[in-house]
Amino acid sequence: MGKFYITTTLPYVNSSPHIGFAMEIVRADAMARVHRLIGDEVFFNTGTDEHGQKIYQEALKANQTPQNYVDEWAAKFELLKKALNLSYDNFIRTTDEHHIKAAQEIWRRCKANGDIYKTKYQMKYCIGCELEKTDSELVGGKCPLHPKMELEIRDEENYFFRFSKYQRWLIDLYDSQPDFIVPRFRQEEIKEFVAKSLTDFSISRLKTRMPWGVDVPDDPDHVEYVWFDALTSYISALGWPEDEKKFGEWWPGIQIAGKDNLRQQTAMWQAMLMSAGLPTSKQVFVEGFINSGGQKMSKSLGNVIDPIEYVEKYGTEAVRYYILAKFSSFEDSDITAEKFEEAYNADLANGLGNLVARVSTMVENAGLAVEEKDMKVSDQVVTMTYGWTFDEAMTLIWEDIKKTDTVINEKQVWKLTGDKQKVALIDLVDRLRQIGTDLQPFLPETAGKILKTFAGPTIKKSEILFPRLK
RNA sequence: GGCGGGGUAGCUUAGUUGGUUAAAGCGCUGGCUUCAUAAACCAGAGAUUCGUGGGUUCGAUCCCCACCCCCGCUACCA
Repeated sequence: MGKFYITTTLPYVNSSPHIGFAMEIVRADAMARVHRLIGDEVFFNTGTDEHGQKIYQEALKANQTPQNYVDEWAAKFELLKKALNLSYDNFIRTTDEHHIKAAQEIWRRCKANGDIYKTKYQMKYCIGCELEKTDSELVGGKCPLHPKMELEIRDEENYFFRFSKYQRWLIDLYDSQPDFIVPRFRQEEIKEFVAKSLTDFSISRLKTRMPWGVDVPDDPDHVEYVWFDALTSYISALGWPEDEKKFGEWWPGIQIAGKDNLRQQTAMWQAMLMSAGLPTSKQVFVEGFINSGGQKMSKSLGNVIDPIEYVEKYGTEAVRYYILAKFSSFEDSDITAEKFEEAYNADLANGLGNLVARVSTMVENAGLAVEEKDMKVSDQVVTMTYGWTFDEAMTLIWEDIKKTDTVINEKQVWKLTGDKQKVALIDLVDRLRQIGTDLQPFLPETAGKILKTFAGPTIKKSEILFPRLK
């Protein structure tokens, strides 16, 4: 019985929640629920990342103040809680007063440690786009959108973080904690990146150019660059820096992030923590991307999967099921409506749903009263979840479902009478109770219905849990 | 270009300290059955044999070399 802190990354609120974030947060939710189930005290955090240039520009475009703009978006993200039946305890917004103070405090501490300095920063600026361009964005040294224009070189005074100083410490971190990053190959990837060489990164923006951010302490001309600010949310969510007691009880915690976030979460953020004299994260789980029909989702291809739409069409539990059972833990995954419906019919309607109806009907027909009994979540399911292999945990549960169907057929339970019938039915009810118990972290609503149906002593035919799709 | 991940039945994947007939689920076909959501259960077909071409070996999906394809990162948009 310990304390367990888990946080998702905070999605940037310039577009609707996408299926990738739905995967991240449903997995975090399942992990949090497993810990609660075995008696841990859990703090599960999520929220929204709301500063930065893109949001500032979008807000201007929409003729809104940035604050209004992000308020609307944050509300949309909070709708996920109900849509996906999430059990997070805290929703932090990087525009929260408390968070802003924390983002300034970590800056002060890094600076006090000598890791923040001001220097000229040269950037390439496209006059056509009115935007800074990074080298990786350029094609043949030109802006791909304005290939005839020359890029302007602009100088700007920026604050930089002495990332390079932490190369050795980071490598030590990876070496001393072999399971710091899951899966292992991501740890090797980042280790190689860090070992190659680290360049200090800019952590501020000139306010005149981009005012939508956290003020840099003691320098009103600059705001913190959004990464520096957003990463701090993982600890400001715990009341840091004021509430040292709470922070000390929960941190270090576990993080979950997409593979595009590898560097930020497992190197930059860890270096920031080191600089501020704080413990590094306990573990970071890095997941893959989601494609649709073998291709990257894109508006132009028209293959974007909207998690909210899927919830409206198929239900919360079905979406959670697909995410947890069918998405690969560590590699990229794929989803299409066809695959989704196939899995729904095969596993939820014909498998779980049918079995629940089948057994509950038999018990009702037999008029059998069953003793109440609490089951314990199976160790294997917990182990699989701890290793982030939710798909394998689900496979274990579905093996029980299949096994139960096989047993019913082999014993022809519906034909039995008397004691034989009674023994067989009690066995089936226990199996369903176990399945319901094991499903709690993953399909909480369905699990609740199953446990209620088979609670005893009287058992009635269950409602249809997952109507078959045509 | 560099680094990393992947390329195994229609689909999703498992699998290697190299070894007889390459595994599972879904889908498909047939059978059986009726307690159940026309579901379940049983059986079967299905990989020109594991991206391509070489090599090492008595023997390679698994080792080596070269190449092809897909994806991500390549640092200050997030």
